[in-house]
Amino acid sequence: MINITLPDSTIKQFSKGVTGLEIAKSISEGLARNSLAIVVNGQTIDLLRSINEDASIKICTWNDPEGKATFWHSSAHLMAEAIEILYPGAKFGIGPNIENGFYYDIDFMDYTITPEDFKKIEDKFMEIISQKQQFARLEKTKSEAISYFSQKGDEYKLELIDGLEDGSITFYECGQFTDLCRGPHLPDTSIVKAFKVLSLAGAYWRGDEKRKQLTRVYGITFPKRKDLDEYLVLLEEAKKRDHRKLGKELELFMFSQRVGSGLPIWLPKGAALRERLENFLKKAQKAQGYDQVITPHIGNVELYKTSGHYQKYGQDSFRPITTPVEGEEFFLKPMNCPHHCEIYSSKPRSYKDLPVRLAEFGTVYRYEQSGELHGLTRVRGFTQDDAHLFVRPDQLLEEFEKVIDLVLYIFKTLKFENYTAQISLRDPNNKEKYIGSDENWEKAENAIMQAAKERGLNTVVEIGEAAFYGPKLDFMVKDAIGRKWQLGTIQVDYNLPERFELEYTGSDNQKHRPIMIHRAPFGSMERFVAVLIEHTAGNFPLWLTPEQAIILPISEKYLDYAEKVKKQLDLLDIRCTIDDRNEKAGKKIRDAEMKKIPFMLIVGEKEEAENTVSVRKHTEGDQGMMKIDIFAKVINDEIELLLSNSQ
RNA sequence: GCCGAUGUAGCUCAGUUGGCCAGAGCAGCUGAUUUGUAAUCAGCUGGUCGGGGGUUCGAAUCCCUCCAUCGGCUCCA
Repeated sequence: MINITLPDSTIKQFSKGVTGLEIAKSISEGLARNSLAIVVNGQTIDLLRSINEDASIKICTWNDPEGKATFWHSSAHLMAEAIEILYPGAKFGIGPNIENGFYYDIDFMDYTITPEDFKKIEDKFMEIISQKQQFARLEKTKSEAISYFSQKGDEYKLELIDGLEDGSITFYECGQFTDLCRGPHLPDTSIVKAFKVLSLAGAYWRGDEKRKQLTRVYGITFPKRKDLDEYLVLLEEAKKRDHRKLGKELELFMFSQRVGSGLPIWLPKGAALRERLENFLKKAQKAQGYDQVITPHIGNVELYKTSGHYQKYGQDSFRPITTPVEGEEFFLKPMNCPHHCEIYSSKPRSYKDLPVRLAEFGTVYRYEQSGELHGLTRVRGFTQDDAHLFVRPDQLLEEFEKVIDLVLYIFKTLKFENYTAQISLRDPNNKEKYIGSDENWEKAENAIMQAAKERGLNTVVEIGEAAFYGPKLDFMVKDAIGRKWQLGTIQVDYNLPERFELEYTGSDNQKHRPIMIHRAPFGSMERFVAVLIEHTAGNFPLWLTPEQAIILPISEKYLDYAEKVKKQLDLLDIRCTIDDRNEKAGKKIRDAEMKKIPFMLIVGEKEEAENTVSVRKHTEGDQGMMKIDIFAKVINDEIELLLSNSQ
């Protein structure tokens, strides 16, 4: 007999070799029906595999991440099975589950596949699941595995097998489809009830752009038809929050083919919103002892040779600008750090002067490949809310933690609750991608990890995601459809101070080297505003929104009174406009609702007589009549509350 | 940059297998109306159908090419 510990800590005894499914059945038939996989001592395995020793277990259903993962991973196999039947000879790369669904990378050989084929694949898939096929786990030796896929002629699987240890290779067989796979899988296909092919994309084999591009087929499955329908509705809803759509509708920003792709143009309302964000950050930075600076938009090529950026990115930059007479080369500024280093070294620094904190809303230009551009989140010209802190070693940790606090303050004020703090480290197997000594890298990486720990951040570590000059702490936030974007970033850098030979005089009267912290709490104004639009669906907090109120005169007779109201609100710092069109109130209200203006102030005969406005709140409706100064106070109080809650 | 898709008026979209001067709604303009909490009525303006090239008696529609956008991949100082 073996002891099985359930999640609620109760211990049940089973005979050796019991399966997850049997354990589930012993708890309840319903659980057995809904179970998808089992976690045994931390490892997710098939429900039909036998358990031979004492273990803590968790039966996983659709509501567990492990359950969904197994469900979707199995679905990827089934989709592959359908595709293999429909397109004999297609070769298969990898087919994992992802956050929402799964994909399979497939070499379709001579077939071309288009969205018109989706229905065909879906129908075949449904046919397969209706057959209640079993997933069988087969242990194979390496030579057996190689011989199977050599015979099949699938060089992708052979390459994968090549990287595996003999003795650890398993196949899963389901219907006519056998795949190299470590599992786990569902017991059989009957639990999958709904399937949809979502999209096609090219994807390089093993993520290497020098290798062949396979066709990636994205799909999603659900245990209920209704779940699929709901998911599709959710996707449609999310698309309504797309910042590119809302940016156009709300007249925040635009792009122009003639200006150039990836070069955002901020319209009056967007520019006003951005300016308020900048002022908000400036104020917070001032409180932390930052000094604002301004540097030019181009820099001599020597500057970037000194920093190392030229060697790393020179070929992938916009081409240099040359002076007509001297032939000097200048680059469009792709980052602000070298300029700030020059400011630091412009005069002797004492240990008493440190930290020196130089901040700049610096507009930079980077050549991004055409296919990489994306709305405001990935552009070729953008403004970083940049700053560089030059600190003594004994100040590094405290300063780094203060920057974390600043980022968290901003996130809290703007209600970005679902962020991931990512520690991006250097790939130790790929050191040639980075500059600087091992010792400095180690110091920098340790500083970041310690600071994150001391601030209690819940972090994930990503190897190989560091900048070429130093490791980073990145704050990642998702957009409307779940794509992750890096917003805030904090980086520790020992290398640029060396390359620029930055110094300060210590209390020992010796020269010392400062450490640099690069940081941008928003990341860039463009990307931040994009994510803000998607999070708020364009319903910005009152303190940020371009237009706080709109005055709607009932008819042209009350235009004069509307003007009077506006003047009074102007004096009370309320941003408002008048809808002076010759339209009915209903029409003006509808239009103001669509423009997502928080407050509509309806004025007519009654209001004029009593010197009031009738307040209507966006999406909430009539709030009744109010004296003008009272209305202004309500708004201003609410703004104060929004801004103070997070301090 | 790569794979795939898309591109018709300021916006959202129709436009059948290539065939008369390319359509609608909204927006805009003009006029009427002077309006009370999500669209008042009428008239009018507006497009070398993303650009260029080709096939054809004839192209928004078919082919080539470039550009831009969208979904991914790669990249992201």
